[in-house]
Amino acid sequence: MADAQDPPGQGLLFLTDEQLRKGAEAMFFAYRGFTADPDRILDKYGYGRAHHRAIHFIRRSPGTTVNNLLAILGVTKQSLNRVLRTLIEDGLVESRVGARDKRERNLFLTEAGMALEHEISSAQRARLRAAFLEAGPDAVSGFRKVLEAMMDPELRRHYKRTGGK
Amino acid sequence: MADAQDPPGQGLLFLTDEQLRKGAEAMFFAYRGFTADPDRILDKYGYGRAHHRAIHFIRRSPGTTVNNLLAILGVTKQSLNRVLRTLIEDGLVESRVGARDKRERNLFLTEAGMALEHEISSAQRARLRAAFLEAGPDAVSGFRKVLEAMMDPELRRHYKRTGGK
DNA sequence: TTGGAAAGTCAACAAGGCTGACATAAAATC
DNA sequence: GATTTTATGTCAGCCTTGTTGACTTTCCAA
Repeated sequence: MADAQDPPGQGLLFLTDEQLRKGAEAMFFAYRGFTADPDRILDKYGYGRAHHRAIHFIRRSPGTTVNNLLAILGVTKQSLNRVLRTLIEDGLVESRVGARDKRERNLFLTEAGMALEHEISSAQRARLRAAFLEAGPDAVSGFRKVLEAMMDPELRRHYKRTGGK
Repeated sequence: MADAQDPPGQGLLFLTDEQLRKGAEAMFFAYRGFTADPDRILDKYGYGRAHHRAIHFIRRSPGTTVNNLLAILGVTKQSLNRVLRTLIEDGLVESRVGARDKRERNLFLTEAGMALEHEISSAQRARLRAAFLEAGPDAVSGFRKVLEAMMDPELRRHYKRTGGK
């Protein structure tokens, strides 16, 4: 098959199947590390990754609508609603009827919501910061380039929408 | 708080909270892209990501034991067993009683298992290859450096165990 | 021979996906 | 003004994949 030994390293990109498999494994193991700290914190409060995702994107875009979140998260409204309902009941998220369009709900983090978001994202950022420092500036720029190239075009839009660069 | 505007870009690593958040989002969106193709294929056959993970690591280390897989995957033996059982019943995985230690089971992919593994990993490698080509060789090396630095030390061992570099 | 490790099984449960059906309010369109 | 579309919420039920706990069988090793 196409699997063979690695060719001698060069400037050009010789991408053997083994190198690509290794890249896939890197994504798998790194994602585990990436979510480990948030998962531990969320568990303390009886929440899961789904809550984290909602909280993250509400913080990123305060006043965002439910439909907006659905597009970004790629889940059904029933799934998202279950998560949002508990966050609202627990007083972490506030849902305000839209000013212009009263069918819409604008979502915001409350003080308590901001606090949890901060606790989680601090831990996640600490891990990322350590990894970035260990790998160095050039590596970080490459990291971002590859990840961006790996996204579905539609999600890439959502990624580039904020903060840029 | 520590969140402010981005400082002017330089060679040194000024890691603002916003830059780190952006990095986290990149991981989130990229992982979605990374799993999208395999998920579609698995769905055709009525399998999920859990099956993919098992198949991947059995292919990587033919003859691996259940305990070994448990350590790599980080799930309970009950969870893994459910997945392995269906793969064995469906004839994708073969479980042979250990030669030295007959309590152990050595796991192998059958012909059919190899075929499914190939179909899935081909799609995943194609996505990775395209991303690597788009980002360029230096970016790929940075990508790997950062991901490796992001892993839990224990998982990092499993990552570095094979293929090296 | 007995303790403990490896593996498997059963049962029960939870999170968080999904589909489908239906309700309501408001906006948009005809 | 009547009708249709859109945004949201909700109920019910199903699936996958994770969990814990209890228990059994096998079998290596002290």
